[in-house]
Amino acid sequence: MPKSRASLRVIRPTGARRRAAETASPVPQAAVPASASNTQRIVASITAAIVERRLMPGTKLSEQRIADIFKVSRTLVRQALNQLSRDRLVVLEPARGAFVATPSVEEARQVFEVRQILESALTRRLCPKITDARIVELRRHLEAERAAVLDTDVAGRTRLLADFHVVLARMLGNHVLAQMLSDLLTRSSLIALMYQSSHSAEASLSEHVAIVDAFEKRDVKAAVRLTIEHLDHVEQNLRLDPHESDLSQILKVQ
Amino acid sequence: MPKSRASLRVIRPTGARRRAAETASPVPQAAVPASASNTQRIVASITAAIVERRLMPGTKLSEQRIADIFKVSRTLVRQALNQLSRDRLVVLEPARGAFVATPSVEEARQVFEVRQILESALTRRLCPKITDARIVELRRHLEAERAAVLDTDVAGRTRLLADFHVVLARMLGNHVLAQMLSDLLTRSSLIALMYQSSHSAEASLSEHVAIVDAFEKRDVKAAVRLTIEHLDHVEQNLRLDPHESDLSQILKVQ
DNA sequence: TTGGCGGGAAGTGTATACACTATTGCGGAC
DNA sequence: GTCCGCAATAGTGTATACACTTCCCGCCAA
Repeated sequence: MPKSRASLRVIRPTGARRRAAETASPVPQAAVPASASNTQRIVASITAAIVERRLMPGTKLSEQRIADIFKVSRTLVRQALNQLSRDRLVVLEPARGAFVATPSVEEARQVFEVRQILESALTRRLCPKITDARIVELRRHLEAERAAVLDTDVAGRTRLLADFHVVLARMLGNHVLAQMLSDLLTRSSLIALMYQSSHSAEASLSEHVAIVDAFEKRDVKAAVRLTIEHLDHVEQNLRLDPHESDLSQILKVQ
Repeated sequence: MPKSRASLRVIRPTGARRRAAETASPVPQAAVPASASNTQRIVASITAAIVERRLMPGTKLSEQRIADIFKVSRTLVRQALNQLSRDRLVVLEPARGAFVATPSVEEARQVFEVRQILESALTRRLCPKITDARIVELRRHLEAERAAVLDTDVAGRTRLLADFHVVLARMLGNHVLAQMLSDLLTRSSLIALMYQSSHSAEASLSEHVAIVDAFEKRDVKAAVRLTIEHLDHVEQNLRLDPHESDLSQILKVQ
């Protein structure tokens, strides 16, 4: 039986196993530790592609196609997709395949609610005990953000603006919290990608600066307030109110 | 060399594919939705086994043995173990295998810190807007807890005491928060299993009752205070201070 | 023209085969 | 007696084979 799939299949000599890091990753991207396992590299690549808007929500992720791209078997791709589905970046529909997630407005709100809970608590706990060295580190991060904003380096900018929050989480020394927040920020990126109306990177940057200023003065109250306001602003820049689902608008237009 | 594994291996006819729900699950346990996928059933079984102390921390989870037990291939077992490792119930050591996690004291503290952050915020938000019907539902849950405590049904008791917190999270209507808290509670069970010195189920139950009482009076301040205290008590019942690692003590004894 | 009904292609779900790694036990050298 | 290497083996890592489901397209009948 002639399968068109045959054209996709690349026959490799059986002995041609290759170890991680032997070949360059198929897309240029930031921060993929070369030591990671094969599966992790795929997860990182797809995650980056989603966050950097190269993969749009709803896109079907065919196992065989991804396997061909990364030159691995479907086994590893499935592992990666499973992980991504636990991160809520991908939804798996049984016997139908994997799709880039399309978080609902409700889910978006919930993610931001949890972020506010976690990040305000984080600020409240971190501010009193932050060291000067850490302040310097934060200032350096802000410089990198500024450079990316000026360069209009969209992908890097998005990542750095999100990383600011993760850096704070790591400074508290609570890995569990840092990991959770990191997951939420990735989801936030996907949400922003779907609902963002008018994101001003400059505004986020200046709010980050204000938060660090408050940290430097060890002004807990101000730091917490600024954190909460910052997240409110980010959420308000999303079009979460008008349409419950894009569908109504889309149908109206057509 | 004759290996014990030979006796474990069950040779099956190649065509003997079987679908989910054909065979009863190998151990009796609560709340495994029969509709779940094969992989999910394995995850649920192992999770239950860990939480209910049938699998001790550090136990090696051999893929083939589990596959034989569930009468599936290693493929599905690997998927399950991968999921469990993301839940931090299992650690995967490359080329060595999967082991029931042995959370460190540090990790235990961090889990409880995050729980306090999430649960105090949860109480603060839920208390003002809880309905009478919900209070009734909570009372019913407390009754179930009481029954389990009186019955000395250890497995059910553990599960119900943890479920109380999940029920609260679900009442807030924030699925993201509920899911996170649910994960943390599973981890807490494993932590309790490792470090618990003198758990008094009665004490936890009466604290739950006190929290619901505060909810009924819509006394936000008291509810939050009681929530924080409750978590403090649970954490204090763990032996998190004296020994960094059990190893030193174990070796001293011998 | 439309709606239902095959049939086949495309793609997922699971099992199995094979490659490779880590471990363990034994034998020999020091 | 202890330590080192080495070979056997149990067990993980990845690829592939095959079963099964879904989807799409064309055909036929109303």
